[in-house]
Amino acid sequence: MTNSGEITAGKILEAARQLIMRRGYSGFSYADISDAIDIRKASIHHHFPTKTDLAIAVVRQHREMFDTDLLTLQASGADALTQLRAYVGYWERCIADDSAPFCVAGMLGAELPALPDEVAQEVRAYFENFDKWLEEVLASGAKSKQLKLRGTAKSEAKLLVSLIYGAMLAARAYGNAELFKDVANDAIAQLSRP
Amino acid sequence: MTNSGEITAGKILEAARQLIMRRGYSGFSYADISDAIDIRKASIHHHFPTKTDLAIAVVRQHREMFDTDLLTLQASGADALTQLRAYVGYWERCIADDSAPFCVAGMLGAELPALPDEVAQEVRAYFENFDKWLEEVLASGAKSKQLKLRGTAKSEAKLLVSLIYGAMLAARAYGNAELFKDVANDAIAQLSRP
DNA sequence: CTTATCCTACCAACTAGTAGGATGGCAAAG
DNA sequence: CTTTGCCATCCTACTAGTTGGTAGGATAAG
Repeated sequence: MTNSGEITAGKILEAARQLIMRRGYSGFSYADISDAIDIRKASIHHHFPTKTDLAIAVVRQHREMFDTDLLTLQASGADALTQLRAYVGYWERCIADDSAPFCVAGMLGAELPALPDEVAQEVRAYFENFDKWLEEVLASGAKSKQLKLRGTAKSEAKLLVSLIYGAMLAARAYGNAELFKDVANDAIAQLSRP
Repeated sequence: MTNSGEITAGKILEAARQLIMRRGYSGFSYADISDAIDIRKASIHHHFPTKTDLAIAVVRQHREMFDTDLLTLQASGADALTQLRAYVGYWERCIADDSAPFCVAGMLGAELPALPDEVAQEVRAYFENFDKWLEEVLASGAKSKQLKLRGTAKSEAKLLVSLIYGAMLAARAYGNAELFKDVANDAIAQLSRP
């Protein structure tokens, strides 16, 4: 082995993640990754035989990162508001410094009808996972009276998912990173009791 | 002329709009349009020399439709709530019957960093136009005390844009057309006085 | 005659993916 | 310790198909 495959696979995943966030699934090619990191196209196919495999790996990695960060915080017993702020704060920073201007699952979600079935399935799984966490956090916050919900935890979760992903889209469309921060914080402020 | 160019150009625009809504700018090709309507690829280039030209025309047409429908309703003196409901109701129906499952500008907005500059500019113009209308409607509703805003008309407009486009994305990601209806109506209900 | 429309027949560049060979680490056999 | 063979990694070179776009001709309406 001239180099650890783990490292190379990681670099490929990171490059693919950046490309999907910015250009979408049909907007990037193996040649783009080849240009971004120092590797030949055929070597990418060695690690991820097809584009479908690569996209699935990117989404799965993103979900695992979410799980280790936020499901862990949840398990540690942090209160609902802290958890919500941790999640939103993450995206605020990523969008502000342009290190991750869009959730990879959100981008693929928009492209859903154009994706290979297996990728689409993985994207839906990401949203289910996110939705489940959000619902639990909202329900626990409502139970402890830290949060006031207008509807059920289920409906409020759907509303927040829409708002968060919509704010990402709007921030991009208006070329204004502040927009995400303003909208998301507004939504959280409204959930927390006065 | 074997056929009226106006009609052909219209059919091309409609096919392109459908394709962009479902697959995005980089997800469709001239061949897709050629398959959708009965025309050769080269003939599409006669009406829209480049893909950039075609995308610009699609967005511009969509904005013009918006203007004739909603700026006209506004000019006719309809109250704020009626205008908001007309806008949201339009998308509710389009998403429910799958005739327009996503706003073409929203899809392109997500892809913005991957678009040719001229197309990106047109997309931004669409959002500016939409934003301006929404802000005016909200301000007029607040003035007449028909609507209660939590912040300024400006900030509330940004929040609503996020919510609406996010709800489109979420409806697609969850494969649930009802979601858009629920989220959007919730938002409007909250704006209208009790 | 001019012009708009639409066509067949191209093109160079790019797409995802394959074939097969070079390198080199590592482990078992001697 | 050394040799042998294996296998992961990465490469060059290639493929068949698709991409956006062009050249130039046929048809027909004004």
